[in-house]
Formats: sequence, C-alpha cells, structure tokens
Amino acid sequence: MSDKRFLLINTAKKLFSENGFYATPTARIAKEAGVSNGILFHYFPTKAELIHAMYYEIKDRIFHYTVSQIYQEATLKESVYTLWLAAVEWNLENPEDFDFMLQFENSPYFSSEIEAKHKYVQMSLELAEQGRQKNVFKDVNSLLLFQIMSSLVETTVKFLKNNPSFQNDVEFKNRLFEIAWDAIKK
Amino acid sequence: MSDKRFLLINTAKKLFSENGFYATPTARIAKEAGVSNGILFHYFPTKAELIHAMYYEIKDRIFHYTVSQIYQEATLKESVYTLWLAAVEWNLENPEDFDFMLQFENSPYFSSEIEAKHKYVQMSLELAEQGRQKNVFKDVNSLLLFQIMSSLVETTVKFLKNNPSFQNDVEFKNRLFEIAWDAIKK
Amino acid sequence: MSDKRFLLINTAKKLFSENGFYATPTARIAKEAGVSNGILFHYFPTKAELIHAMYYEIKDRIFHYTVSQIYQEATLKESVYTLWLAAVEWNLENPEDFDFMLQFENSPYFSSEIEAKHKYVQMSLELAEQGRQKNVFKDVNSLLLFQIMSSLVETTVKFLKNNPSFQNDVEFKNRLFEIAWDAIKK
Amino acid sequence: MSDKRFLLINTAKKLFSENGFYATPTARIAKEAGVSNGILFHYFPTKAELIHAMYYEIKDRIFHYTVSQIYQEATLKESVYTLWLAAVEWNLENPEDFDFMLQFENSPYFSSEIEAKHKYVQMSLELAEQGRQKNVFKDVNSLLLFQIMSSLVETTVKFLKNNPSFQNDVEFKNRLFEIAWDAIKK
DNA sequence: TATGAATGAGTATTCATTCAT
DNA sequence: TATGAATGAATACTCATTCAT
Repeated sequence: MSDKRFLLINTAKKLFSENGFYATPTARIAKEAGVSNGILFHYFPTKAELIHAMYYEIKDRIFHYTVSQIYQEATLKESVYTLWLAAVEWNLENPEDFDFMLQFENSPYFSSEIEAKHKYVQMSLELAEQGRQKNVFKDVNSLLLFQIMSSLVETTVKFLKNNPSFQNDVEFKNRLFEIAWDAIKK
Repeated sequence: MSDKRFLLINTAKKLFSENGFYATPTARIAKEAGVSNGILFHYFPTKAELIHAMYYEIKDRIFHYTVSQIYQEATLKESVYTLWLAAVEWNLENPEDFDFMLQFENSPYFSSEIEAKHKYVQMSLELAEQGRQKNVFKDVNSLLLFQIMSSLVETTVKFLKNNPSFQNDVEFKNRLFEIAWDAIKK
Repeated sequence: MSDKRFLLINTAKKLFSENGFYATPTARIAKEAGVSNGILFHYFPTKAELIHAMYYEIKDRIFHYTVSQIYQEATLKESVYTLWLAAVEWNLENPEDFDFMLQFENSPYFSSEIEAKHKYVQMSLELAEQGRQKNVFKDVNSLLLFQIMSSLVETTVKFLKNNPSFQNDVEFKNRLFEIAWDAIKK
Repeated sequence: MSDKRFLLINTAKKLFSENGFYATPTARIAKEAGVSNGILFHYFPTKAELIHAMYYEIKDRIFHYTVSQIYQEATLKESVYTLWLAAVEWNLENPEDFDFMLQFENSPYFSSEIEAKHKYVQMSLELAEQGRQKNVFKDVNSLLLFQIMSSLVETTVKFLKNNPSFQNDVEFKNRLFEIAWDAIKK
C-alpha cells in the first residue's frame, strides 16, 4: 500500500472520527495529510470509495486481531469469551476506528450485504452455528445471534468509554460478558 | 401545533428516513410539504432544530404508547415484557420513526445528555432500579441495563424488518424476549 | 422576465462572445452581472440551460427583426433580399449574438432538431418552398436551400466584420446578395 | 513520425470527433491510445499544440488528396469542379476529420491567420485569382470567393451526411455543384 | 404568518501539466 | 523516450439561511 494512500486513510479516519464524514471535506483530509488535493482522487475515485476502503481496512484489522486470540483447545464458551473480549478491547484501543464504524454502519454508505461478505462475519456465523448444533445457544437464527453479540459489544464499549474507571476492572468485564453469554446461551 | 409545522415535520421524517438528513435539503422538505422555502425557518430556526424537534416528538409518542400498555398489578417481568413488546411493535409500525432515530442517535446531532433527560429514559431507569433492588436484575449500573435493553430492542426490530414472516409469530417473539430477559436478569 | 435573469443573460452573452463558453465560469458571469453566485442557478438550473435559453432568446429577436422588414407586395426576390439583408445587418449590429451563435451551433450543446423547431426556420422553409413551386429556385430540398442561404449569410457577415470599409457600401452588398441569389435561383 | 505520436493523434481525433475537445481530457486520450499519461506532453507540449498539430495534419492530407485529382489540361470550371468534388468526398470519407475541423474552426484555438498560411488555401486563392482575371468569377475579393466555396462545401457535406441516399447520386451532386458554381461565376 | 428570490460560503471532483524515476 | 504518481488551480453546482415584500 503506497505511502500517500496510507497517510490519507489515516488522516481521514482521524477527521471522520472527530467530526463525522459529512463535516469533513476531502480537501481538509488532503491538507492535513500533507498531500495534494488531487491525489486523494487518484487513490479513491470518490469520497464514498475512501469511506468504503476504510471500512474494509478496519474490518480486516479487527478480524486479524480477534482471530489471533483464539486457541484450538478452547471450549465454546471460552471461544466466545475470547472473541467478545478481543472485540471490546480492540475497540477501546482504537477509538477512532470504533467511532468511524458506528457512523458508517448507520449511514447510507452502509448496506448489510456488504457486511455479510466479510470473513469477520463469516467466522462469527460459524461459531454461532456450532453453538446451536451443540445445543448450547438459543434456538434462533445464527445471524441474529451474531447481531445480538455485536450490539452487546457495542453497548459495552460505549459504556466503558463513558466510564473509564471500569476499563481495567477484570471482574466487572467478566460480569458484562455474562450478560452477553446469558443472552445467547440456552 | 400549527398546520404547516405539522406538515413540515411529517415530510421531513419521510424524507429523512428515505435519504438520511444529510441528503435532504430543507428546500426539498418545504417543497414536498407544499409550503414555502422560508417558512420552515419560521418554525425551526435551523435545520438542527428541526431535527431535534423531530426527535422529541418521536420520543414523546413512543413514551405515551409504551406507558399506556403497562398495568399496575403486573409483576416486574411482566412490566419489562410489556415495555419490550410495546417498543418493538411501535418501531415496526412506525418504520420512518425508527429509521430516523437510528440515524439521529449515531449522528453528531445527538448527545446522550439530551437523551437522558427524556421521561422515556427516566421511566426505564426507574424500572431498572426496581429490578436491581428486588435483586432480580444483574448487579450493574441501571443506565447500562437500560442501554442493553435498548440495543436488544433495536437488534430485534432490525431482524424482524428483514424477516417479516416472524413479525406475527408470537411464540418467536417470546423467544426473542427471553434473550433480552436472560441478559439482564440475575 | 425578471431583472436579474435579464442581467445574467446579457452578461453571459458578452462574456461568451469574448471568451467562449468553455472559458467563461458561471461565477464570473454572476460577478460581472453584479448578482450572487447562487442566483444564476435559480434562473438556469445548469450552465447548459443558460446557454440554451440564450439561443432561443437570440433566435426570437432575429426572427422578429427580420420578419418585421418583409412587406406584402414584395416579389419573391425582394423578399429573399429583404431577409438576407436583415439577417446580415442584424448580425453586424449584434456581434455578440453572432459570435455566440457561431460557437453554439458548432458545439455539442446544439442539435439540428432544436433548430428545426424554431419559427425562424419554419418561415424560411416556407419561403424556400414558394420559390421552388414558382420554379424560381433550384430543384433541391427546401431545407438545403435554407442552409445554403444561412451559410452564405454567415460568410458574408464574417467577411464584412473583417473588412469594415465595405459595411456601408450598398453597391458591394448588392453584389454579395447576387452571389447568394445566383446560388439558389434556377 | 513516431509510433506513439501517431497513436495519440489518431486516438485524439476519434475522441474529439465523438465528444468535442473540451470534453476530452488528455488523460483519456493517452489511456485509450494505450500509452502513458506523461508521454503525450513529450510529443505535444500543450493540449493546444496537439489540437493544432491535428489541424495541420488534416489540412495536409486534404491538400494532397485534392491536388492529386487536378489535371493540367482542365478548364477552369473543370478544375473548380474537381476540387469541389474532391473536398466533398474526402470529408464524407473522413467524418472524424470533418467533425474535428468544424469544431476547431469555430473555437478559440482557431485564427484565420493560421489558416491563411496553409498551402491548401494558397492553392485555392490562386485558382480564385485566375478565375477573376479570366473574368469568369464575380468581381469580389479572392479570399471571399474561397470562403464562399468552403462554406458551400461544408453545407453540402453536412447535407449529404444527413441524407446518405444522395451520397452516390452523381446527378444530384452535379446539381449541388452548379449551386456553388453559379454563386461564384459571373 | 407566509412567500420565494437572493445570498455566498462551501464542496466534490476534474484536468492540464510537471516531475521523479 | 517512457511511466504514472503528484500537483493545485479551477469550476459547476448546492444549500442553509436571510430578507424584502
């Protein structure tokens, strides 16, 4: 990935997270990235494509991070816990990414078809499927189980951002996980 | 509430729900509402105020609807169920309001302080508090309990919108409620 | 026709004639007309519509001018002469309009279908038809006869603009008319 | 003439003829020609120079074609006819060149001084001069006679393009020539 | 209250041209 | 010669908001 493309994506993420993408002119992104106005459109033909590119880039990173945490011999609950915790922590450590995703997923730029194709979702669905087959999870659609977990992760992250004192409280986080686990387990 | 103000709010809601508020010029709202360009700013000095007004109006309606469903002699679980179901159904029946709220709550127009003041939230927090005092709910912050319920309602509504065949399946909706209930109950 | 619309059309004509329409930004038209940038798009939703509006306005004026010169008892040759002379003189007296038309008719904005509908063309075609029926004109398509006359008027005007000393030389202009007349007459 | 220069000129002509030169970016010419963006400016330092180069190249070709048709023992009328026919046919067979010339000659890129220098014009002027001296042509400026012929050729080509059924009708084309001849002859 | 013309700052995108390699 | 990334000025059009009536 070229130097300037990288700079642009990073600057855009910062500005989008601070001001939202509607309030962030492409010219400002270029300026703050220290590159020329025009080059942005060399890498991303439209602002929308920049936004989509960022989405994929973030999704990829969160996928690699969370997957890397899983270990083979884990029980189902342990795997779910690992993913849940990894997701929560990744988002806390990457607040710009988190803010961007929140905006993106509730904007006209987003469609759930786009999301569905990502390996992050694929992987999560597989886990949900396993849980259902082992009769551990509630008897509802795997996609729904995934969406429930996702929204609980989101709620958790929002809460921890507003209440930073809990961020390192392992016991508290375990309690939060139990909420999510109880929701999906039979 | 004057005739034109009402027309404007309704037209705006429709257009915002269809295209998002960034893609909906005030001029288009006025035109589609059949009123003049300028009068919009008589009722709502800025576009942001129109958006906020819509938010309050919707929150008020959902509050009155859900509250009206509660009955005195209900158990705690029954009350939670009643509120959950009322919220889910109201959102399904008012999809434009739902879409608007989704956008609004993830936009720079929104702040959680604004939300916190609404009687809808107040009422919900009281219920959460009751549940904690009766030792029925998990031992976490009431606000968090409320946010968890809200996000599960949201997830549920999104799922039912995408899978309309379940919308009238009472047994399925009960199962969905159990997910939410299991999440918060001890 | 509103004041500003009129100002804009006139300023545009001047600037288009001086610099061509590709080299004339809409912002400059507005500035030079002493109106705001945005109002141009109130009257003419796109630059192309401004250009088309100018075309019709000019065609209308030339039509009214030339038609007003014709008199009933005239012979065919006299009528043709009257129109030819009126067209030549009008174009010499309205050089901005002439320049604009030249550009316009050789630009992608122009289509001959658009032209064909104008009463100026209609009128000219009728005259051509008369001449053919009276067996005075050559035996070719009326439209072609019209186009021949038009292009000879154009050539004449260009020549007189480059050689102003001939502009008031009646005898010379008569000779120029004989060229056109000989071309079409049998 | 180098390979790439040739490719560029040809691609440019095609694109200019299709879309006009204002709507044809140099980048697109290079891309469609299969060469790099930058190399265009090696052969043609500016877009204007590319356009002028095309003009000369076309004028040269039309000159060689028409001149090659003339034969020594021809009468004046025969020579004029030969040139007229050659010009009409060349333009019909090279519609991209014709379209380009039309645009070019009515654009700010063009000036009549540029045209005047070309041997095509020189040759035509000589012929006009001959005709005047032999007292065959009307008694007006040779340049004007040339411009009249040119504009009648142009009108003829446009007409034949719109009415292809006449394109191979020799008798019809003769009639069209008589129009031109009558215009200039005494 | 109501109209709709008017304002003018703002914005994504384009494109001829340059330049390091 | 050749590449294609890089530049940055330019431009049509938008839109929240104001204002004269």
